[in-house]
Amino acid sequence: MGRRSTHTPQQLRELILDAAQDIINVHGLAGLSAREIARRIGYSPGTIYNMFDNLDDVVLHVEARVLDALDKRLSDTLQGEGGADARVVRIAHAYLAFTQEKPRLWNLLFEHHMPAGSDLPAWYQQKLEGLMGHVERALAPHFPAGREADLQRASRVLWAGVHGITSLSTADKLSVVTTETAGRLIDDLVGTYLAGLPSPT
Amino acid sequence: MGRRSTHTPQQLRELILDAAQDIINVHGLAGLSAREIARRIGYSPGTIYNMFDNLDDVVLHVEARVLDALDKRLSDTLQGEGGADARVVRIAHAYLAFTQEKPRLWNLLFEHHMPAGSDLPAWYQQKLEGLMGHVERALAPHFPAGREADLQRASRVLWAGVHGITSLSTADKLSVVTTETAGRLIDDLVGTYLAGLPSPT
DNA sequence: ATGCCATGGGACGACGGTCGACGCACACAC
DNA sequence: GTGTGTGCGTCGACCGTCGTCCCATGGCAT
Repeated sequence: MGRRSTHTPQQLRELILDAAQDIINVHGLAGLSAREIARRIGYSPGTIYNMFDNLDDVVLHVEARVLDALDKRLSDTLQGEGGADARVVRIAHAYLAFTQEKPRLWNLLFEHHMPAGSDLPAWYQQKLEGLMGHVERALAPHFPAGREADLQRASRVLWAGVHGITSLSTADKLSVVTTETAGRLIDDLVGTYLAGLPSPT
Repeated sequence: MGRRSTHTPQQLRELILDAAQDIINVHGLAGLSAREIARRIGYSPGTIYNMFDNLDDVVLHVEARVLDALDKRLSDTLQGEGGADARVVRIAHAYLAFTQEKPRLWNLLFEHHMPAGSDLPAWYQQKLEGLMGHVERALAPHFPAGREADLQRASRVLWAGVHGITSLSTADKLSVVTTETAGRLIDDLVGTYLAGLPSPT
């Protein structure tokens, strides 16, 4: 089997990631297989292992795309007007909207674990910190200079809180939580938490 | 292959669940297979399908055990003394402690999805509501009679918030969150949220 | 024309789930 | 107590699928 050269390696990598992302978006991580990717792009399973270490590696790169999409989504919401609190609420709702539009892709970020012994790559952690940065910037007006530690903590608490609500909601494990009320729970969380923050003066 | 009669069907079911729980506790859901269970209990894979519909069914029953263990854990923490707020904090920390002691079993509750088309059984939802009930009872002093809807919402928000913190923390996806600081984030969440609640008068 | 090496077809072991055949343990007759 | 029949719990071979890896192949640079 000689070189085909109908696609450059770079094109091939993107073909594989496109196919993998589409499969996960429709059928979830469980529906992903090297063979299904190969079928869709008209190559054999072996080719995938030429371009990636293994399926986990493919999944990790799909996760990178999802993180980028989520980052773009949050960035876009920050363009609008409104006070500091309104921006926090907007970010939270943008996160919720993303999880509802692409539930399987978003779920991927949490249902996929690294094989034992290997940590998340550094670039992955950096993307996470970039996302957190949006929250920190929106929350900054609540904290005077010199309280960066408090700002960081509050950002993580709100981020994790919103994540918890959407997570349990999409898994249908909050009992009685419908799509509509997930938004209200987020409003409650953000509103009450911000109200409980020590005054910024 | 005749009847062995060394175990009653009930014993056999528990043998299977014991083995499955142990495998998941050590190797995670991905390490679970019908054959591995069979190897451990000295039966053939076919026997497992005699006692359970399929592997998902086995997993669901392991989840039931985990939910029961979590419920017992939370119940125990409510025996102690302390004001209303202290009890809320204690529940939250009990939840965190459980997730840290049995991270894979706890993760099981969220990484295992029902096969498409089938919902969670009613008894599962009831166990979830039982857990939520602990939070509601601890939070009740903050809400006057007649505000049950607000109480329910606040309970779900706090529950989901704590869940989000532990979830991102054990997945190592909060960046910079160590075991120690997960507890502090929970303290911050509960403290600030309770402070932001309208006064109960 | 030559030879290098990227390539992908196919082999391998293990998986979930099914099912027919087997043979033990018990009920019953005596 | 002994013998016998049989129901049903159990096994393990089977099917289609999986992730991964190897190496014969044959296009491309020289």
